[in-house]
Amino acid sequence: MRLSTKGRYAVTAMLDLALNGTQGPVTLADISENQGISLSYLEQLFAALRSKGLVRGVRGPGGGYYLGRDSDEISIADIICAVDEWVEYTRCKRGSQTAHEGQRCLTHSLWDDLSEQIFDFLTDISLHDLVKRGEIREAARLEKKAAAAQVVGLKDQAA
Amino acid sequence: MRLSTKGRYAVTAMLDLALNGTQGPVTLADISENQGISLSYLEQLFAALRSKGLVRGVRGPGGGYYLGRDSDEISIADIICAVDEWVEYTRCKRGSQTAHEGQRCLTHSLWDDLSEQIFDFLTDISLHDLVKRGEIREAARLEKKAAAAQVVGLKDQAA
DNA sequence: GCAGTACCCTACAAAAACAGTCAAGTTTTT
DNA sequence: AAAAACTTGACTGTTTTTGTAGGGTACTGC
Repeated sequence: MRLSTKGRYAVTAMLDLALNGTQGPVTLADISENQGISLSYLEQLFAALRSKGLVRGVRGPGGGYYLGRDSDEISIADIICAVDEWVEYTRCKRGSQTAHEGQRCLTHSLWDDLSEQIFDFLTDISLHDLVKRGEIREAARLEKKAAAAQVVGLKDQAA
Repeated sequence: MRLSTKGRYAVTAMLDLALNGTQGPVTLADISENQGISLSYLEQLFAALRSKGLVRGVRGPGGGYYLGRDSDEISIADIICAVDEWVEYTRCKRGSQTAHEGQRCLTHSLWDDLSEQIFDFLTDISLHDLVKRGEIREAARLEKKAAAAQVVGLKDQAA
């Protein structure tokens, strides 16, 4: 498992798509402006996402990108794996059993366990989950704001 | 949160220290051989770990490194943060409320949520936990092996 | 004093991240 | 039907990060 800015860019871009793609395709130019990512870099990321079937491109005017499948069928791990290449971690060979090799193999397998746990964690979270969670939090925020406004005797003017 | 090979190197090196540091300090040369990391790079990593108090160096012949505190007081997140610089993620300003800025801010906060969850996850796992888990798994493996040997009527000769 | 070790520094090679430019394909408009 | 407008898709170049190499000095046990 690997977690870089590249993966972050890909996830936030996909979030953008999930949020704005309900009414027609979203252009990379829009995402570029929204997210502050260069257009050319987005193109590279979406090439990888497209090859994994996570997005679907539509050419011509009015074109852009759709999600490749429903947002609850796309996990965060899917997205990160698509752009981050996931070099299958170098396994130690069975044969070489020197003290050093054994030690290395042990620490490697301990790390692999950890890595797999993070991966499972991200596999269980879908794009839809993230969006939903954001909506819930936003609703809570607004409610809290309204409540606070009521407490101080205002109507809807709170910062 | 950020998860790179640098962080992995640091964690495996610290695991090495936790496993072998019970009887005297461990030299970087040993870790270099064990883990297959260059001495030069290890020095850089350990400089960062030392500045955060995660390891303690002992000079002179017979010297090396100890863990800075008990292995159950050192979390994986501690180690990764020490070497990976953790650039505090660029927050969006409150003032600018254009449509684009708003959109960016929303996706950023969604990512931040996720990132924080991973961070919490790694904060809850200590070096000691990882080592212990490895021991348990190793014990289970040996037991299984012994059981399998018994089934096929052997004593302790199974591969 | 000598040898082994941490500790500090600069330079450097390779790879990955990131950005600029252009060609190719689609659809709308004339 | 042809041109124009738009957007993907691929290629090339620049900057940043990784990781290595090799020097040196300070400290410490023998």
